[in-house]
Amino acid sequence: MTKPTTAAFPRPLTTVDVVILTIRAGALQVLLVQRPQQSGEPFPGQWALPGGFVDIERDQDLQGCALRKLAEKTGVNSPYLEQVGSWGSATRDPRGWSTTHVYVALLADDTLDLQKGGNAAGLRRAPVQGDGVGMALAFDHAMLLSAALGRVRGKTEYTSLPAHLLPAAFTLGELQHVYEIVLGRPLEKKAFRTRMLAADLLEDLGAQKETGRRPASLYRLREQAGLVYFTRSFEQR
Amino acid sequence: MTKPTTAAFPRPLTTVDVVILTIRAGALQVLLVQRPQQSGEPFPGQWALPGGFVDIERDQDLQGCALRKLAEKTGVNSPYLEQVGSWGSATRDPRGWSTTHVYVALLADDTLDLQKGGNAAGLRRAPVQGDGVGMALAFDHAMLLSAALGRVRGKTEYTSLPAHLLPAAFTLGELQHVYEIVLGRPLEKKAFRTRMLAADLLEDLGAQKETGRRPASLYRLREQAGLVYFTRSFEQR
DNA sequence: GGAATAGTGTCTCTAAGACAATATATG
DNA sequence: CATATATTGTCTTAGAGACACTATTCC
Repeated sequence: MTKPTTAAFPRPLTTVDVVILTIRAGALQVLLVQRPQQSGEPFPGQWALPGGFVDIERDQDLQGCALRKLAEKTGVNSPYLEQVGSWGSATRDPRGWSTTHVYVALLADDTLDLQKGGNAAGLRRAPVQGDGVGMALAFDHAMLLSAALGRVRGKTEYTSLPAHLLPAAFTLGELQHVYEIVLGRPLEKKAFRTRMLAADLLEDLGAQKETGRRPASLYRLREQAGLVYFTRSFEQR
Repeated sequence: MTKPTTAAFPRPLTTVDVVILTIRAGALQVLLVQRPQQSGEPFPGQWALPGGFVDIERDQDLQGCALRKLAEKTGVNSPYLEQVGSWGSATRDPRGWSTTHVYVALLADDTLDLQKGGNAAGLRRAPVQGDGVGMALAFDHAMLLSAALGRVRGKTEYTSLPAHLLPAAFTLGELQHVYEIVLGRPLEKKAFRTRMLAADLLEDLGAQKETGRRPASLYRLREQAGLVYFTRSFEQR
């Protein structure tokens, strides 16, 4: 048996898909794109995660490819971006054996500019319901979305991840609200505030948010703050 | 601008690499393979993670490809196997733009059969030292290994993951020892035992391990036991 | 003052850390 | 008995849960 060479192996299709999450109207929302209508295309007209083929002329690496696709759709250049994983099989794309590399991006909804990338037509946000968006998606994108949501919810139990869904300045109440939206359950106010303030994660802006009721202190994430890991999860109830 | 088609995009190379970990001689060890000596091959004769091209004729999916490569090298068919992530760039393989899907497998060292897959020559275990194996590896495999070790150590802080490095029957002392090897620091005996016994993870075999001193109770993992997640991390010191 | 939201006080509870004490084996 | 390892007891501590209470704004 001779050693396999590069040429001996037919190459799978290689794509990147991005799960772009924001908070809007009190719900977690995913950005979706409509598949082209041409009859040659798979899943014509169906909604799908933004993504597509890796372009080896333009993309230096997979993360760069994900950033490019994100910027094309949203105009955002430096979001929180994390790889969820990769999926590949003979059957997930009718065009042949294909792999996809799935990233999840968390953005403040107000930084999102759907016009920036050209055609805002064929772009929409859909509210997350349970494990998905309550509608069929092209390819195996419902499963990819479910995996991304699982990752985000899992990390929300013990990291500062959801902070990236908020604009630069926010109150502790808003931060707790985002956690509750992601987790789908209420959290204890006192424990939440104690945890966040003890975490060396937030910077007090010294300003107040005027809301018509008692104003709340505004915070922002510390400069270097990547993800902060807490040593305990929130209690499972 | 016309819509890109399948054919318009040159396809990256697609590979799978597997970080196969066992405990041996009181240390965490990684299985390595030697690259072929032919001058046409990249990194001839260097040590690397086991892996290679996805074979779209034989592999139904990426996980199946990882399982195949694992079985070829070790004879093991049902290990603990988890995807670590994927890496892809223009430069990581001199043969061109390539992606790899990295899996980590945890095995009991005594289930590993290096003869099973044919040539045991060019196969070795190397003890983990810090973030790697203290020697150069082919491609970007040192970085891939480091990422896999990070994943395993991270999960060891709050899951039952290291149990999969032990044979079917083991004592609590052995389990704690494995945790300590993976984490590289001692753990409190009482807290460790309380946590493990409260986790509904272990089944008391009712048998004792005879060691020359006081015998210890033997346990095994419960049937359905996948990973158990603890709600607190071990303390960082 | 009433309503609403921000923020604090305080008691309980759980599980980890520390470490001493006891138990069971061998020689 | 001495030694070694297994297993338990118990006190302390950190941080979460529960929830009542105070503070500040607008009307």
